[in-house]
Amino acid sequence: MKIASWNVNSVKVRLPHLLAVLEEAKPDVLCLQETKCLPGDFPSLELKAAGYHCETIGQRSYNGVALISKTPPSELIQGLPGMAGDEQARYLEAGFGKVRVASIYLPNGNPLGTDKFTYKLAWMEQLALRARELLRLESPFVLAGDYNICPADEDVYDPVAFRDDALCQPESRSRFRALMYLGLTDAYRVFHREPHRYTFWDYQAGRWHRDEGLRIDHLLLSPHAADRVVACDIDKRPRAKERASDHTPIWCELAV
DNA sequence: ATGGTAGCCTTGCTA
Repeated sequence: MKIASWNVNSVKVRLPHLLAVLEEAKPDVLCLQETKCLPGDFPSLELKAAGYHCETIGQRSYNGVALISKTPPSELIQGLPGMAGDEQARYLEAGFGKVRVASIYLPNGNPLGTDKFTYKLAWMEQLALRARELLRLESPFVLAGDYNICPADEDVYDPVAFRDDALCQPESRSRFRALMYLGLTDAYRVFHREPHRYTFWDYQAGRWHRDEGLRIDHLLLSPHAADRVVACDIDKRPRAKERASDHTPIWCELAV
């Protein structure tokens, strides 16, 4: 079972690239973030023609997440449990066979010292609570998405330049570690130990061409999922295209 | 060198 995650930065603009990724990578489940699209405007018909089912929550201009899958999901959860009154579309979770998958668009949190950063930390606390609930089921799950967290300095092209960025703050990183310490596994680091491997390159200042990026998109595996992971990698090809998203897909293969 | 680029329905905000 192949599970992938991709922040598309507008699903409407990225539809041709999205269809190409489905055709070439053939994921069983693809988690999307920053769809920037109301559910009624989501290109479900085009994806259905490509053989995929869609679940999505979204809003105009900002946020929005989706689960694109070969088979329809079960037990869909819309919105992060515990974040009552949160109007931002950032969490979608469902079951696909024996594996539960969440598409996560964690708040960016910039700039520091504002309610945006407080919101990010509060959101991470609730995500950890949700992970604890899921762990009690003792079955495989994958928390996939744009975490807006560089776990370590080796995940940043210029750690000094990002010292005051919400993606690299000690408070952000400690909450990410708290999530990991529940027993989750960073799928990418099971197979790749080398530093400076990225999933995001800013549109500005030629960051892509200089390979100056950030590793902020992660696939976190439950223990039962980690037992079955046989491969994980970042697919840089979509980022190299014309009119690309600033993120590129990350995927893993579970032997289930 | 406090800009630069991309997307949205906005003339600024978010990333």
